[in-house]
Amino acid sequence: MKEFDDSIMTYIDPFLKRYFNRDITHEDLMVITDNISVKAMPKGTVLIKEGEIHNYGYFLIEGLSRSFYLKNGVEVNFWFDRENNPIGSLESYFGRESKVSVELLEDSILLKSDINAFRKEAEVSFATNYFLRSVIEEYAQFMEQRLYALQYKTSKERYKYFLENESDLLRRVSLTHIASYLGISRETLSRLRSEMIL
Amino acid sequence: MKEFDDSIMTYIDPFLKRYFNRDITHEDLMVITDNISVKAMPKGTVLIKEGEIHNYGYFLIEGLSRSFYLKNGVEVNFWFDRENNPIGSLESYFGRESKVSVELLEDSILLKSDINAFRKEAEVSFATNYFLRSVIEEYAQFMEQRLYALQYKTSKERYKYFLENESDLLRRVSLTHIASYLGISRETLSRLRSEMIL
DNA sequence: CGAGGCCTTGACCGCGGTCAATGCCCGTGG
DNA sequence: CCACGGGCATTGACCGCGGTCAAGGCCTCG
Repeated sequence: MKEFDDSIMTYIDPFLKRYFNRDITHEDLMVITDNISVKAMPKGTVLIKEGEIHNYGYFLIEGLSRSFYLKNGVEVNFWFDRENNPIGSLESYFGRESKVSVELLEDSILLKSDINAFRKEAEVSFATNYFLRSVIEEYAQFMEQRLYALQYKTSKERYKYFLENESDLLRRVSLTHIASYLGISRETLSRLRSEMIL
Repeated sequence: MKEFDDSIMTYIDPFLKRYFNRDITHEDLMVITDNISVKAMPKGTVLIKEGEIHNYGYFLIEGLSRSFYLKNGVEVNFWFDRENNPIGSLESYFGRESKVSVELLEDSILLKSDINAFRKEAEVSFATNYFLRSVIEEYAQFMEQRLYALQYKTSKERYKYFLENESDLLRRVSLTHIASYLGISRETLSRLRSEMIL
């Protein structure tokens, strides 16, 4: 666990710049700071449990997380999220039971936000409405990326795509997790890697 | 080609109910009607071409479409859209080159909307901002559904999921297209089907 | 030093892709 | 009205990719 300054304003600036491309009023800023808090959590913390309703969204200031679900008793990794990115499940956003679990893979610092409060506020506040639109637009693009990646059929294609786009994860995540993320077995990934070095 | 009444108001009602869950002002309605027109187009019409910028989104009143892209010279079906659903590419929404082509599989009636105009309007209009958020939220859920479906690894699992969730397409789309959509060869789909009847 | 986590390597085999032949349906033209 | 051709689906033969099971190596930590 790292030391951290728990005042919101220390961290919220990149977050504001990312999702509010306009000047926000003092009232809007109040809504934001009232419904977002800064948390430090250790590696291994489970933020969201599959099947439960969890009305919070997170924004990673520092750290790494993975989303996964159980398929026939085996954990399947859905995706990883790095610092400076939002985490959560789409179902949380809509107030429904989460399809995935989310776990921290490194000691992390995060913004925790009350989604219900923001959705309610978005019914009347232009800025909040705009904020939520920005978040979900970004998420949509993220998912589409992933959708295209999944259409790569051979394991080699998928691993190559991974190397070209997310190779930074190699240094931070076990090959077992990455294999699951790529939809292949640990053994196949291992063979691929030795084959590609030759 | 069917006969159709080309006045917007005849068709726009379900569309409004779906994306504006609040009373809209006369000005907002003007923005909508100014930037949406009704079109009838025959089967085979290509709405969007892969690689091109196309600043329009569509809403199917009646008909069926498919989105696809070329992979190693072969068409891969990304998804199908039915009547009473929006069509387009996410890149069109963001003003970028489309990754997919969209083609009508049946004679169709559609609302054609100018996305640029709506995005510009959304910078100042609450209702339009809210409208775009609704559309993209819906699309996000749609994509997540598809993402989960793609994680079904065996061809049998994928076809079963298809039967349970989209079997209506069986009557309207060729098995060749469906096989491509499921990520399997036409032959494998054929074998699956004969196997499942026994 | 031993135990457990993680990765690698080998042996085996079944799923599903490719290629090719055949059947069926339907629209078009002789 | 029938014959031919094209589009689509089915079926068989073949085989390679990648999954499973099992063994062995390496590193870290108690």
